[in-house]
Amino acid sequence: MAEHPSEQYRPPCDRTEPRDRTESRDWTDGHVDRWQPVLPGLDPDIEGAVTRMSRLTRHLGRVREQGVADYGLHKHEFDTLHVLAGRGGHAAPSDLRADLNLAPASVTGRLETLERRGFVRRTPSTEDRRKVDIVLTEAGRAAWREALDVVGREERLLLGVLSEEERRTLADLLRKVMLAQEGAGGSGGRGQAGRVCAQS
Amino acid sequence: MAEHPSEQYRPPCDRTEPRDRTESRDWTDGHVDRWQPVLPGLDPDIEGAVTRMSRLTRHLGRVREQGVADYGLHKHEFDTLHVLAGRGGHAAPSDLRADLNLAPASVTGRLETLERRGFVRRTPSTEDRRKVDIVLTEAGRAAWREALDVVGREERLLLGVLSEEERRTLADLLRKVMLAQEGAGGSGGRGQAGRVCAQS
DNA sequence: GAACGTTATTTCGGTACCGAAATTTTGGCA
DNA sequence: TGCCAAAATTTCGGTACCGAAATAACGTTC
Repeated sequence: MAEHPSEQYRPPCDRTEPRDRTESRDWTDGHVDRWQPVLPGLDPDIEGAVTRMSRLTRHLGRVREQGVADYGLHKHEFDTLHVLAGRGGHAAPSDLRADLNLAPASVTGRLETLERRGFVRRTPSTEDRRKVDIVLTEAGRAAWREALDVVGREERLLLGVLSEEERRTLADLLRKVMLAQEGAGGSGGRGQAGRVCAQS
Repeated sequence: MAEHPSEQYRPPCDRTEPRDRTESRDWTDGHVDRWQPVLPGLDPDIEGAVTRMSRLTRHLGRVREQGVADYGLHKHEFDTLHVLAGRGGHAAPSDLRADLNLAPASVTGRLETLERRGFVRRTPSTEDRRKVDIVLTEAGRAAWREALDVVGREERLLLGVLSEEERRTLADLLRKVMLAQEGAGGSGGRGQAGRVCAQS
């Protein structure tokens, strides 16, 4: 479960034991407590970890949306430019489809608006006439570069509360989980290929 | 940055050093490597942690969508029922708005279809005639209950590769991060209240 | 007790996305 | 050469969502 979407509800919280040393409790602790009576089988650490990752990801998404707005971009526009920049400034729509994990139709839509705004150019490929070359224009690269700092800043700010070693531990634990997920050709999700989702 | 959306692209990976003991490398390691030359300032652990959380959350969202489909539900329908169930089976639309972090208009839309399917009932509140009482019907509760197991299973499966202690460490580290985020009335994101986002 | 700011919900207009089908081009393979 | 499955992209129809404005009811203040 993991609360999925949610952000600010703060319900009655009738706890009893202190749970964890001197550390204080975050929203998720309360969340887990509330569900405990309804679903007794719940492991607080699993549920807690999943919930926090979800909320954190959500938070960062929001920050990106907001921070990037100051430069006249939307989150998805920025994401698209970002991927394009990461590929050296040019790619095929199918590359973007894969990197952004979108339906092909959505890529067309994104490119439509980006091209209108002059951030990318679309030229038919010479070598394979089915393909299209997407190139990042100077304006596009500039917009990306400007917005980039804002986006990275929050990540550093957020993870900065951990020590260097703690960050490393966190990254390592998560890698372990990911390796299992990537290895198991998708225990629950039909391979790991690109269907579904959005919402960034 | 953190790769945001993405899932399956596996690009040329010209690495050099082995990075991490005997552990093998996941998708994210490659991702970080690819970005290193473009953005030299990048901290691999920060970027790695953020990216992995994003991908993991995404994966679980997909699993939920897929698993829950076997019971004739969509992810957002399940999420809505889930929140409703967590509140004992009845709530006001504004409660759902808060828990699900949606725009008010979206709640109306969700309730529309859920009511059509007979999973919730909408009755005008007696005490405050502005309000509406949303109640989970028996059919709704049944659908939720059935889908619930599938959803929890993948979380246990995924996090199960960690030892009990590792899970605890993970949850604790994440709590530390969340506490900072929750405390700092939203360093980058205008309070922590409900604007924006979607995409699960 | 009438005017007014506030709260709860819905309606409206518009965007992004998805799945499926269509279109064009390619690369075998007989 | 001629046919055909596969690949790259776009078009089409439909859904979920959002922001802003509308509607309705509350509560408070003068």
